[in-house]
Amino acid sequence: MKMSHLFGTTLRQAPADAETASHQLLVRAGFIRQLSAGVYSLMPLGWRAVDKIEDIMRSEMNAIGGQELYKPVVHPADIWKETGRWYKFGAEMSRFQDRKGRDMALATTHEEVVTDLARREIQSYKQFPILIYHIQTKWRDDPRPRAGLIRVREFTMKDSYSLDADEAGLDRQYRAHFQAYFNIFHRCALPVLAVKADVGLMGGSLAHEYMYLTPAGEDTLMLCDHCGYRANRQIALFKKPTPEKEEAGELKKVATPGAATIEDLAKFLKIPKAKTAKALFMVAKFSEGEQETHKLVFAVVRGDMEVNETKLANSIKAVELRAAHTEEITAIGAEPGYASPINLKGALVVVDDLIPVSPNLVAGANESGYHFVNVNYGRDFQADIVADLAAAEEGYACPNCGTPMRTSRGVEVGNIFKLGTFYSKAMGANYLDKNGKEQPIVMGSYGIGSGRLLACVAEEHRDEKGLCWPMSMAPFDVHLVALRGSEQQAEELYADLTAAGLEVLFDDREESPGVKFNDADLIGLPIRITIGERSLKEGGVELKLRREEDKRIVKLDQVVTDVTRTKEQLLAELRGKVVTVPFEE
RNA sequence: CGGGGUGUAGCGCAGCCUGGUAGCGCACCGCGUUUGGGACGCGGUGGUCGGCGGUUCAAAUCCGCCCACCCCGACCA
Repeated sequence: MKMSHLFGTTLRQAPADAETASHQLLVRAGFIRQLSAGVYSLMPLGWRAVDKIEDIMRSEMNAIGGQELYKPVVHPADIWKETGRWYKFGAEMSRFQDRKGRDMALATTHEEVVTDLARREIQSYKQFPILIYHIQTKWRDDPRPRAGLIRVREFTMKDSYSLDADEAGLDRQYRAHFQAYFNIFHRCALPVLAVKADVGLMGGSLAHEYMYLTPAGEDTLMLCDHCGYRANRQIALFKKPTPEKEEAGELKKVATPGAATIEDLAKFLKIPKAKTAKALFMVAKFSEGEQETHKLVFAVVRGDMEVNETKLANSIKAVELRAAHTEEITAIGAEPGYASPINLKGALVVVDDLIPVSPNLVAGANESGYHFVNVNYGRDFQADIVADLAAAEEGYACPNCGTPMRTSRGVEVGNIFKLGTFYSKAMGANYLDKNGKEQPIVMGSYGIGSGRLLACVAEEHRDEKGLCWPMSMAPFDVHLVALRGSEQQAEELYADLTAAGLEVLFDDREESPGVKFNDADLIGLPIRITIGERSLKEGGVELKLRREEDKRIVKLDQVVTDVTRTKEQLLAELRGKVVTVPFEE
């Protein structure tokens, strides 16, 4: 490709609204352009890089038995109604009607379509295992897209789906993906960590997320350096402290004027926050087929801890949670700031499992300015559900070994998910087993976003001058910089390199050397060849790797062989990064 | 959805307070000089000042409504 005609120019300054490094560089280098919030065009450079990523995905998917196909992006509502997700998804799913008035949706994901295909195509256990995948567009109307390609509304995803006769078959395919995903990321030179993740409400039994650790990420991970425990904070466990045993004291109402927060309350009564109970009112949405119900939820954790909303939602199987309005709280006779589980009517009471073993807590009295002291679970109040609700925090004890955990920010670049039989049961996707008996297909789903992966690699591989692509996914292999006085030789070299099967970005523009070198650094192709009067005088061209400062002179008739060899070396180096990662439940 | 911010040429910005011919840098076009790390001179092209309405002799500037985008939070199978 001649740079004089490359569509998409480099910018000296990044747009003011780009904050993340990968976002700024991808825009400046001409890889992406924004159309709307969370909606981007991939320019030729960006598209070529994504194309390389997708080829890596294909090769790893094919290696574990994957069959590529293509599924639609517009779905009839019917299949989504069958699984109930038509009702469970909120505004994130964009819906419309076709000309006949039929409900349609833009694909947020493809489980329903796969299950529909499976029920049509699968009859016998003899057909298993099946692994199908596609690389397709998803639309999720995210309320807050951000950070360039890291969190967008329209994106391309490689999603694969496994179909098996039983749990053992699913487990084999799940483990195959577990390693194949590491292979993909390793080949893209992206360091990732697999962490256990929320399985949500779809009846899954196990899920892992592949996290790229970066401050630009928006997920928080809990990590134990001692035993290796790692989990998304949404579901992270921790070893809870054991409260000292005490005789239950007498339940008493005390005046606590102005102590509407745990902070003030602890100060006012001169007690540690751990001796108080914290109350949180949420409104939960439940979805049962077309039926949608809302319930006020009263969640209680110890005063020194925070409620983890994912844990809370999972404990009551709610599809959505939001903070309750003051009127909703007072409507059931509770008093915000002084709320109490005692004598509470009309709310679903959920308490953290630390509460029943914590004696003599201070809790609200449902009366402004008053609290109860010596509140004891069982004697003074009951819960509808007791569950782990407390959010893990930096420094909390690891659930396995008790070592204080640390937190880190990360971006989820992929996930794998044991779906089980939720979809097959809901949609009647069955097969006949050896005994001629009908059984639901056991499914798994596995996804990697290609644009997000591109952004993460950009985030990881860059310096103050620009991007620094790994050989495996660089949009071109070679950046050929032609300086004045070498036009003829440069054209010939460009033709030779291209004929040898190398992908060359040829800077044939009439620009000063400084501009060309800076653009080459910004775009970040792994191999740079400079040809000019000086290099010709020295006997050929100058070859330099983007990541190194060193340059060397290569004779003109050796360039094609040398570049080919260098490319092979760089690719081999990346293959060397592919290592087997032990599977952990 | 709540809080904060920004919309003026492709990109970065000034002008707005105090209403009176729309400006600067980069980029782009032409000519000339220059040429191994973001050159220089001269001459140019390009703007419904986010939109609609109002006030006014006169609105980028004042007022109202709306829209878009960014950041923080809520949210994220």
